[in-house]
Amino acid sequence: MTQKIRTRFAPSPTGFLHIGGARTTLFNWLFARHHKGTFILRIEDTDEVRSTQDSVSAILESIRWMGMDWDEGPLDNDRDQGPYGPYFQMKRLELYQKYIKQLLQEGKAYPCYCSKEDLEAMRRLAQLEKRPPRYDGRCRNLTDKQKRDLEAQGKKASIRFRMPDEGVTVVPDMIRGDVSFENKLQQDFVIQKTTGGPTYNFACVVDDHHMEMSHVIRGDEHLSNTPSQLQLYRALGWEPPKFAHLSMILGPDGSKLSKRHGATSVLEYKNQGFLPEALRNYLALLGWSTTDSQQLFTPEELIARFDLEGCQKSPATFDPVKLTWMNGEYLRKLPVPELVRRASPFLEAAGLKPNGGPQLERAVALEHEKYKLLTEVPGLVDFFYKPLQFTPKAMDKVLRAPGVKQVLLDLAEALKDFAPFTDKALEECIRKFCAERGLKTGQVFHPLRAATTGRTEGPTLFLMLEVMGRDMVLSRLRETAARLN
RNA sequence: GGCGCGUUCGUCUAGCGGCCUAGGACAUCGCCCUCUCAAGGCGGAGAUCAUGGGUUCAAAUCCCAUACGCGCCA
Repeated sequence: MTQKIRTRFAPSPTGFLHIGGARTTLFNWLFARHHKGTFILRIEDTDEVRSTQDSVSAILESIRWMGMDWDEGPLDNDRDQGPYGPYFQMKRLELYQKYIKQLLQEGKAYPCYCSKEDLEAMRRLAQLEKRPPRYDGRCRNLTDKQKRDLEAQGKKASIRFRMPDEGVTVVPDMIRGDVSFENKLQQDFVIQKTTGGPTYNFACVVDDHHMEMSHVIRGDEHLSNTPSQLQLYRALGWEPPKFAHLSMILGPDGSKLSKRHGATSVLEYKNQGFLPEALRNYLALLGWSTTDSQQLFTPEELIARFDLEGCQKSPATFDPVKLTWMNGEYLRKLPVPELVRRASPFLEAAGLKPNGGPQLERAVALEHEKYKLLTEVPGLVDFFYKPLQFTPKAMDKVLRAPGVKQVLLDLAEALKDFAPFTDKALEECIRKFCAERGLKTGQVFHPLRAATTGRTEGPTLFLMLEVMGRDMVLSRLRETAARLN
């Protein structure tokens, strides 16, 4: 393949970037990067009613957050330039009109004056007669006079493409192989709406050709549209790109993943504390795999190993549990300062500031192997920064046990002047403390943890004490003992 | 309704005619480690390869039907 690789993601800005769109973007991006090609972003905003600027912004933000970049396409709503003209379809209307005109002149397309009501009636009749409900081609052969009369009546025309009556259209798909469609079962589809705007299928073809796409990688739901598009390429005398239709992403109930399955927007995952690299890694494995079933990939590995070969034909169910596991893997690999940086929006949201307490990095590091989500970070370190609060288990099961109060007071006494106040030394000291009193370590360790953190679960005890520092340890031991009356 | 696509452990998947008494990962269970919770290590359970027919000495792998699921068009 000596051809220059050019792929694209072409979202309609009618909402946020969802998981399915993110996966499509990722595959296009990976494919382009793998083959040292060009990745393009194009905004298909021909649905004037539902398209919004906010959606455009959200989509761009989502793609950027996931760590993907585009070589051509809009930088935001206003900065939209590139070697192929604007990347918003509504700014390319003239181009579409040019080819509509051409197809009209060549008789490959024709105006259709049928109203919504006409089409609705047609559909119902067909259904009654158990025929496939499709356009019957009644405007195919109108004479010029008929057209003039209809227009004189104020009828607005849409433009339809004349599909061949016979033969088959074969879609050569890089994932599924050749897929054939009978032309006579396809209908004369609309390429220009009565409003004058292009339809999806038409604008898509014109742009993919003009932007010199080499590969169109998109969701399976577009496979059925492809024969129509292929006929358009043919009618316009253009060489079509190569197609690859990705299997869909399903919700747990087996239907196409959608809002009712819970979080579907990429930005929601960001807010839930997922790392973009983890989401990317997980999404890559939804419909793609290597022969060795490798699970974790560095960004470089992903680009190096990704190709259409490993793409799956069957749909995949989105599994948040596995995504969460993977996120934990990535979190654990992050150097602590970086972890703190990534967690800082969540720490701030929880109102945690290191005033007085230990350094944030030291505190966060204690629980490094425990985080699965960035949102869990504040909850696991906040005992350092908030007034003591006891869980019922810590209070009732551990602290209220007989003799605990005295143990705490004795500990405070033993640690009052103990130095150095460090992990190893503290462990040695407290083990000796146990031995001297004939106490089992558990009888001391557990109350000590509960009294200083308010919890029965937490970081490794002695390092935690070191990080907490003598002052806070002593004051908490005394405070807790005092509460045990 | 028509057309299209799909079907391997609960989930993501490996597999492209003999290496499969079907491999890996998540989840799950047990054990070890251990100051708790995790992480980690080890091990277990879990798939009549949707069903039924062929083809072949040999099929998860090739062919044909059927079923189910999903998508597109309306």
